[in-house]
Amino acid sequence: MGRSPCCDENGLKKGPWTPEEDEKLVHYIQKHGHGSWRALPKLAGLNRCGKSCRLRWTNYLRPDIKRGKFSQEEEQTILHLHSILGNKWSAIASHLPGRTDNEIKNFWNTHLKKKLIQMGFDPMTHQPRTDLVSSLPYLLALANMTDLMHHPSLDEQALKLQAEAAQLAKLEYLHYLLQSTSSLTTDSYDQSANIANMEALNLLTSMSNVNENPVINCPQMDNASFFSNGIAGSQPLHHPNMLSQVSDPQVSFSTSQPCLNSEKNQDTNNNFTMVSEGDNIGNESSWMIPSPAPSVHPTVTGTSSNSNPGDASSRTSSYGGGTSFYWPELFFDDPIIHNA
DNA sequence: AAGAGGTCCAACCGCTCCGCA
DNA sequence: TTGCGGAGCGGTTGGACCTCT
Repeated sequence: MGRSPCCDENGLKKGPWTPEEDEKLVHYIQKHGHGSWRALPKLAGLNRCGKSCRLRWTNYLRPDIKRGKFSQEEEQTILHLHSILGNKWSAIASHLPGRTDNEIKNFWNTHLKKKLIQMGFDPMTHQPRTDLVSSLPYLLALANMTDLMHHPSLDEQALKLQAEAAQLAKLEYLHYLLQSTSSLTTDSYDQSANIANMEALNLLTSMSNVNENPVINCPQMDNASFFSNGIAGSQPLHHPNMLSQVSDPQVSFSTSQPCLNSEKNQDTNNNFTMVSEGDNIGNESSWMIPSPAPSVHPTVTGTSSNSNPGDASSRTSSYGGGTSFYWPELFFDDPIIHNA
């Protein structure tokens, strides 16, 4: 594009706005409306380009702008909308009254993006990260936390959290292994896929042996349902390649342990319902099931309800055909999806 | 107390989109 | 249909402020 920037003209001021400039701009717009942004600066007596005036107004001076920290609810909305819309900041902002696209973008870049990365999720796809080169150190650090579990000075709660973090790391690695084999065609399915599958199975075995995972150890989830079509909330673990190519008699899943935090039900229409009963659902430290939130999920159908939006302990969701996903922060009615 | 490094956010830049002639 | 200009969007920057050592 050969067009010269609008602010290149000599003499036009750039940089931070002074209170006097703000006052002039607000006064003019309140009296006349902004009309043509290009013409506005001259009419308002400002030595700025129209673009600069528009930005100042829309991002800072507009009377309906909500300032201050983002609420938990707003944060969830942003995460949710970003998983659907991506970096469409203006579209996201249109669903958050009083917030500007610039503000949301900044909040994303400084807080939410880092938060997702720290939790092992790709901030762009909202799925567990598979670029192990970059995430492996983090995963190993998490996994190594289990070494600390024998330290007598750490309290029980901390140990529990660490165990969950280690388990999360293992599950993420498992997801990576399964994804790596799923990309292979039938023709190219070879020894490397088998190796990955065996590694995945070893990982599964180790996880089931230590009875750490409330999902794997859930009594409602026997082998048949675990590997059946439409396992709600555990899609990364359901993998046709692995299951068809390898049947390891060593792999078994305990059914003797109580299902600590979740229940999985299936109705006659093959719809699944996940009832979360843990106190910590919605708290980032409780992500016991690292299943991916879909980057785009237009095929999601069914209903979702939240009897008490502020109370994470009563969230219920139901989707059809086993295409459901489990994304604890984001289990609420989605007008965007349904209206799309 | 001071300096280094990190964080936050307003503002800028370059590009695309869209309406109009 | 095409070219132009205005408006808007998303990425990036720079400086003020904060935190840590």
